[in-house]
Amino acid sequence: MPEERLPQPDVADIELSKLLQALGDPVRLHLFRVYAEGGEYHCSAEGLGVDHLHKSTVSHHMRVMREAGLTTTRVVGRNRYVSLRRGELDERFPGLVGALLGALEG
Amino acid sequence: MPEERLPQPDVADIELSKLLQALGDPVRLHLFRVYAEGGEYHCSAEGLGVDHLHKSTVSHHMRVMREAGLTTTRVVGRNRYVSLRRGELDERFPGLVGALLGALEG
DNA sequence: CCGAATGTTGGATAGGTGTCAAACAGTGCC
DNA sequence: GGCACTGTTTGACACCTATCCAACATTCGG
Repeated sequence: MPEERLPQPDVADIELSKLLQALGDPVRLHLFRVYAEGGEYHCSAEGLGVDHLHKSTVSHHMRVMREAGLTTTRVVGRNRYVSLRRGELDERFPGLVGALLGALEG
Repeated sequence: MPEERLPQPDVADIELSKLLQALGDPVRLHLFRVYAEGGEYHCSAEGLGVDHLHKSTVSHHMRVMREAGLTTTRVVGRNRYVSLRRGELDERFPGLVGALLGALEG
């Protein structure tokens, strides 16, 4: 069976205002930084720094990020592996992700 | 009398999540692009592209942008001249404004 | 002084949002 | 089959927000 992914917008359909709105929340901005370190994270992974939030709240935030085009979600069994669409974002908005990460580190 | 400005956060106090939230609205993202062309604009200036909105709505958007740290507002008589805090933003978040503008032009 | 112009403020309203809780669905394990 | 685990969905709730309108404050020009 082919690898299954949750629905996500095509790169060309990503709207900048929706992307920025998705990042305009402290929790999602934090997740963005974590995802940017590379690799995949399932929703209950430790080190995400969202332990204080209800699992349904985390699920909500991940959906917002995915629908904004920031992340992609691979479904494996009962886990969903989330990762940043770094390559596609860099292609569509050159330098943006890098500048955002730099701003987060500052 | 010294030049008067509306209250605005100090550069060091600008929060990235608030800045992104301010830009996460189509109207304000449009204003951001216009302001980035340089110069000052008073609220009823033509060419702002917000003619379809009520003046109080425009006033609201400008306040959000100012309080997020994006813009500065100089008060002259009954006019308020708004401009992007480009230099300070570049100092605090290097490359971010440029990447955003590039993303808007793409 | 009076009227026109520029914005701001407050109310009203409809819709969006972040959060939790409970119920549900699918999956893996014994 | 039955239970635990992972995550989604729905509802509820409080809060925020984008918009318009009306009223107001301030300022400029006769």
